[in-house]
Amino acid sequence: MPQDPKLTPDDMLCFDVYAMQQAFNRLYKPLLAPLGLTYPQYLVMVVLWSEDQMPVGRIGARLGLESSTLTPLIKRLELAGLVTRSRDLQDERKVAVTLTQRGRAMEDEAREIPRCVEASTGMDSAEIAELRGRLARLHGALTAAE
Amino acid sequence: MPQDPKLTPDDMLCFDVYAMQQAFNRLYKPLLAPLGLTYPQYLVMVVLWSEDQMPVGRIGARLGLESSTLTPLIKRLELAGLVTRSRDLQDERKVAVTLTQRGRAMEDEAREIPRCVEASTGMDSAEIAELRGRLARLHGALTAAE
DNA sequence: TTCCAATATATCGTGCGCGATTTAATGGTG
DNA sequence: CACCATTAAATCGCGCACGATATATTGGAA
Repeated sequence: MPQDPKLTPDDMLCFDVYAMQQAFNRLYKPLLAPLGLTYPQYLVMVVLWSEDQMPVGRIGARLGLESSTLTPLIKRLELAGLVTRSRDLQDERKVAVTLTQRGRAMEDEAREIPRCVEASTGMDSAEIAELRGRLARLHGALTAAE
Repeated sequence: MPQDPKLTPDDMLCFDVYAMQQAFNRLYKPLLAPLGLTYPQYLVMVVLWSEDQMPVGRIGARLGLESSTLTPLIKRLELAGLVTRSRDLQDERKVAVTLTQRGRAMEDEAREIPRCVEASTGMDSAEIAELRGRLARLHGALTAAE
């Protein structure tokens, strides 16, 4: 007797993650709209708020993104007046990304977002920590599997 | 005493999900490459393998995707010879997507993928079920929050 | 010093993914 | 029957995301 009682996306862990990503995007969209940011742009801003002045490659390492993704994204942030890009004087290959005054000021405007997102999860801190632990373990296993 | 010990992406549940989605994509890529499918294309095929002959809108409902995403994707599947598209005779607005012989045959070629993915998670069925339960609860809360 | 492999970004092409709009068919209602 | 709101796909524009490639700088090794 084989298995295969007709697999559907709803039976797949990867689809849970896929759908969850969609859900988070929908949740963040109205929260970020007043700032004029997309979710990936917000992630870059979070990185820069935690540590200003960072080369493109280091941002990419934190977010798991390639320069082919980040370069145009950061150029859009530059066009929006949130960051400036400048060649590193020590190593001219690197491009340092720096917050503008407006970029720094936006941290304040975004201060309520994490609380708002956490409230939408309907989970308390302990539950969230528990879930994050499991996700971290899974992420480790998946990346170890290449 | 305020908080804000400098938030980073690594402190955010949404980033765990974001990174996990990246990880699953990397995991699936080599598994799907022999079939010539992308991950979203694979999801559509899984839906059709579970129930052949389905209008575009119903596929979208299962996967949470708009026609603006599905129409071009399904056209690529058609170009690859895996599905055919035909107007519903009862309701000419609907486009029925049907597996070709080659599309049906691909189900066999893909049979080992779920097992392979499950093995890469490094979790047993109970752990996976536990995690999926938490994700389902979170997904419910997030979508309820609009 | 000259050459060269390694490194850091940038560029290009393809494929998602969505919001807004368009087109066409449907099923009532007046 | 004529009108019209609703529904189903398709189209368009924009922004991510990645692999492959190009360009330029760097730091050695011959």
